[in-house]
Amino acid sequence: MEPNLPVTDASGVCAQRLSDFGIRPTAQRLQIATLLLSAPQHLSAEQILASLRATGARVSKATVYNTLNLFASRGLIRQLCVDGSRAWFDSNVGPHFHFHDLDSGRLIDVPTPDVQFARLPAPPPGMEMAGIDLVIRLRKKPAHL
Amino acid sequence: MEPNLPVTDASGVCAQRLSDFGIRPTAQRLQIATLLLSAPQHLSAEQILASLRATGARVSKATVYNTLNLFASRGLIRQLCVDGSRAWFDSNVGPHFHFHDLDSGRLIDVPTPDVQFARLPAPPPGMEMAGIDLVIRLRKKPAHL
DNA sequence: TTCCTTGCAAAACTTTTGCATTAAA
DNA sequence: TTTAATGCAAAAGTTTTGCAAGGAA
Repeated sequence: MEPNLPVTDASGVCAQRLSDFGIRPTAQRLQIATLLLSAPQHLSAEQILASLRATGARVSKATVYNTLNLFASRGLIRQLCVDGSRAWFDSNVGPHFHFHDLDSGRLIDVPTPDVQFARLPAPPPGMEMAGIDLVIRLRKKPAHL
Repeated sequence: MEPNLPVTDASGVCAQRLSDFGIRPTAQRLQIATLLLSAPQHLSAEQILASLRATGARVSKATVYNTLNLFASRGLIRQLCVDGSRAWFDSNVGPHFHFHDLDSGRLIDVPTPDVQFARLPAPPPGMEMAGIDLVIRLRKKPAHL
């Protein structure tokens, strides 16, 4: 037995996850998946590229974008649109919502049970709901008088 | 009295609206405001530029962007982020939500009373809610069996 | 071999900015 | 006349694409 393995064998788990989603587990894809899927988080393409290169990995910008698009199209990750400036990639694909801190730009997950809808509009005829994106914008509370 | 005025004097109303918001009503700003505020609608910067030029107006791309940003910062219009590709400018600044047709890209307003929250998460300590953006994605309902 | 993936550079797109010119008060 | 707004072109930032080279099956 290998004594010094991390508690969760990230690359093994990720390789399996990629295969499950019909994605061939190449070196770059594994690196990106391992980074992104290690915890529930929101990362931009540039952040991922920078992180990987900081560890000495050899990855190109094009591959990062292609891979993220591939992952998102297969449902392995979710692409978010919170501010117009760039896309965020969310490793949490389960249903949930977001706080968006307008000061720092930070995203915080809001678990599904924390939001309950007492009423939702019926979709127009011939259409159906494909999903609900809820973003609650936050600002610093002003110091009180 | 002028017999052939339109029912609503768009440019007069818009000039007043701009002044009310502390915006100097120049020719280009009036044209953009008249176009955008003529009805509740969602337009992109390029659409506005194209519309204005189609009517023979002399406007530059930079001015369109500068003007839209100015309007949005003063609360005259609202900037939306629904898909990552571009910003949409909403002439409806009152509280409301949106349907987003994934097939056509079209946006449809959802009036506030059509959505009721039975529960919302408390903002993190020291923060307060600055707004709620709700986007309901729509797809064509599959033809039934 | 054959197909898929990668890297690089260039291109495409949206948006912003610098600066000379023009218009507004 | 003084200040602010405009137009143009260039720049900036993000994302996509074309294509040659590399790797897996």
